[in-house]
Amino acid sequence: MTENFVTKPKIIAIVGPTASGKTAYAVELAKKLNGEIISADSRLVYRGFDIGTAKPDVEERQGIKHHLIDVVEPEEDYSAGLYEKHAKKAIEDILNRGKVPIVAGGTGLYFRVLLENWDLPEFDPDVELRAELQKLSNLQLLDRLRELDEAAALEAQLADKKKIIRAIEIIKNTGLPLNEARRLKAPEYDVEWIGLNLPREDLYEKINKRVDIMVENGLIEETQKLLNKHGRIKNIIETIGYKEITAYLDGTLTLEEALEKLKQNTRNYAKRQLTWFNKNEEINWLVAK
RNA sequence: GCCGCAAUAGCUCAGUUGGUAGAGCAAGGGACUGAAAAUCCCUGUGUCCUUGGUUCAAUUCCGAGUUGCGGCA
Repeated sequence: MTENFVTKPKIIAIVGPTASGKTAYAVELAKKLNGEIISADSRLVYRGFDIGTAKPDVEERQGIKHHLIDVVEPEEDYSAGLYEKHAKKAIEDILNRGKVPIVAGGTGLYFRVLLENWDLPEFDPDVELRAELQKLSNLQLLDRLRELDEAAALEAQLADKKKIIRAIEIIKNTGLPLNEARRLKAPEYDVEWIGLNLPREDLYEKINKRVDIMVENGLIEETQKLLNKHGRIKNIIETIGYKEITAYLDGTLTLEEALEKLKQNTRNYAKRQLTWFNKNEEINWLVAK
């Protein structure tokens, strides 16, 4: 017997747009299969982001262990790379205890990296370089990228500052042009994919209602509390929910305008999430209740 | 009741000196390899309110009607 014959660990993945019912579904499945849940959500990792992110509370978790929720403070920058490491460790622990890992969430990039085949370049985010490049104009950045990686510069969108900076960061840290740095790897797990979705109109209605409920549950107070505690940091003002409520608290928007904007941003986000999941042909789509 | 003004894309509006029209927002589609709830790209046929008239040709000019908004009674 060699390791070549060892079968890959079985894992269940539950994906879908925000408000499609993933949380409840995952908990039910975990109860049935003796499983534990690993969140795949770039916002649930932050402590204090509760109401605005629809983070499952104790009652909703129903005694099922949830991993990768509340792992860092909002000041800390989390990332896909950290997620991959943390999630793999959690999966290993769960398997060692003889339980079933259930990865559930809505962050497409995290699924690609953890359970599909994207192989991230291996170096820590170069925050200093990013900050330095941030000061340059898009045109200057594109010129700089052209010198380092002509192919990437040709493909880049002038307006997409973030991606241009990232391409420069990659070639400076790895010496590789973008098309070589983007590697694929063999998936490490045997994944059963389950997709939750609703007809677009129903999904949007559910999103709108959920926003109203968040406000009833204290979204505005939570936002104020986060701002008081951490200030106007990126992770707060770039998160749907806190972003719009901050504008209301500043007086830039009326409450009505802020809520309308919040609903709309959430709807747009749900659409973007679907773009990730639609590309994965292994997903078995179920109709949510 | 009379007098003005308006009526064009889901919304707010621009425009056509007469040759059937275009912006923003919304909406739809897509991209994404350690910031991803981020960031970015693509997509505009709609009885130009209705109806007569003038004209080769009317959404555009003229008349009437309808609705809305002002003003005067």
